[in-house]
Amino acid sequence: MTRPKLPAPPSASPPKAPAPTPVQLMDQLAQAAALYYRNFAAVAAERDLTLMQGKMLSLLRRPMPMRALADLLACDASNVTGIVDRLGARGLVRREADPSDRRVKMVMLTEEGEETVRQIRSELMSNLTGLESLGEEDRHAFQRLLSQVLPAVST
Amino acid sequence: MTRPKLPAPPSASPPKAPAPTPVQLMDQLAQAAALYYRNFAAVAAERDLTLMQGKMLSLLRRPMPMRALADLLACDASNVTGIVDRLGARGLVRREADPSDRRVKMVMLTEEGEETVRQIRSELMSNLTGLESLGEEDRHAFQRLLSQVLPAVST
DNA sequence: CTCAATGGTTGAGTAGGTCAAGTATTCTCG
DNA sequence: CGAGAATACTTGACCTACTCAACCATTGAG
Repeated sequence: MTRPKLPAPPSASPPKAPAPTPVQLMDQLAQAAALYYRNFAAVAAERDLTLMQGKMLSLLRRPMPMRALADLLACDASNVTGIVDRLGARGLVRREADPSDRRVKMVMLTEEGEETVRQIRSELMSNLTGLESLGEEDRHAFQRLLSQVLPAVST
Repeated sequence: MTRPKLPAPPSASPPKAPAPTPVQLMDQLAQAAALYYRNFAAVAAERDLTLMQGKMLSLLRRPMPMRALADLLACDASNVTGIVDRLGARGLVRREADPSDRRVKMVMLTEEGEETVRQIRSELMSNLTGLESLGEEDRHAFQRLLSQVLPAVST
């Protein structure tokens, strides 16, 4: 932790270790993303759900056409058919015809599905203790940095 | 952007929008992770590689036993066999016996594999323009926040 | 030297993924 | 209106990824 004798950086009030390069940050981002999904998959697995099944449940905050799910999951529509089938067979979601366009099938959570999503989200949150420990300043900064580096898509 | 009449937050020099809640941050994190992998998968797909194949190539900075790959990818060893088989069939990696322990097979990139990894990494980087745009301060902050929220595993 | 532990592969079974083809419905426009 | 394009979804074929149990080869411990 001793102060290195580097040429003073342009900004920075308290001199710190050299700033990570963008490439290093990319690698850290890769690790963070991997870690996030590993955690998510583990939480889903406790309920005998795969990663994709968990993801889909989490997306279903409101009823949604199959097509919309395919777009959100960035996969083929035929893929969604299978996943919804399996979730449906377990009573976590159901399909309902859209009266205004009979081509469309709306997918929605059942009661049990809602409950499962609640459980998953709360367990996810409880595994991300690092998030709780951030102060207001840090939460602001994190939000800003994330949306600057990985501009979120509208949900 | 007008100043809201909230009770002044404890810290903060310039008053801003209300800080995101930990739960909101979790959702944003989910989106960021999804976006990162969507990008990664797209870059890999351009070279006819799956996400996992791309990941594995990227991990092979140095020769590594199958076992180590399984640990890094957090999957079953038998899984690695298949992936390495397919990458091997395309000439991107090869297996070599470890002389010091003949049970072990070291997996390593071929020349073509090295080149592919270089290409993937550089294209990934060029898609993450947001990273390049961060100043020293922000890079520091991002690194700190990421490792606080998602403590990285040693590579 | 025997036996347990370790590294890797194989085979069976499921899920996720794409693509092409097919059905049903809606939209467009002459 | 009515024919044809476009859209939503499903199905079937085919591959990758993933897990589990069983298996072989080698190593390590007693």
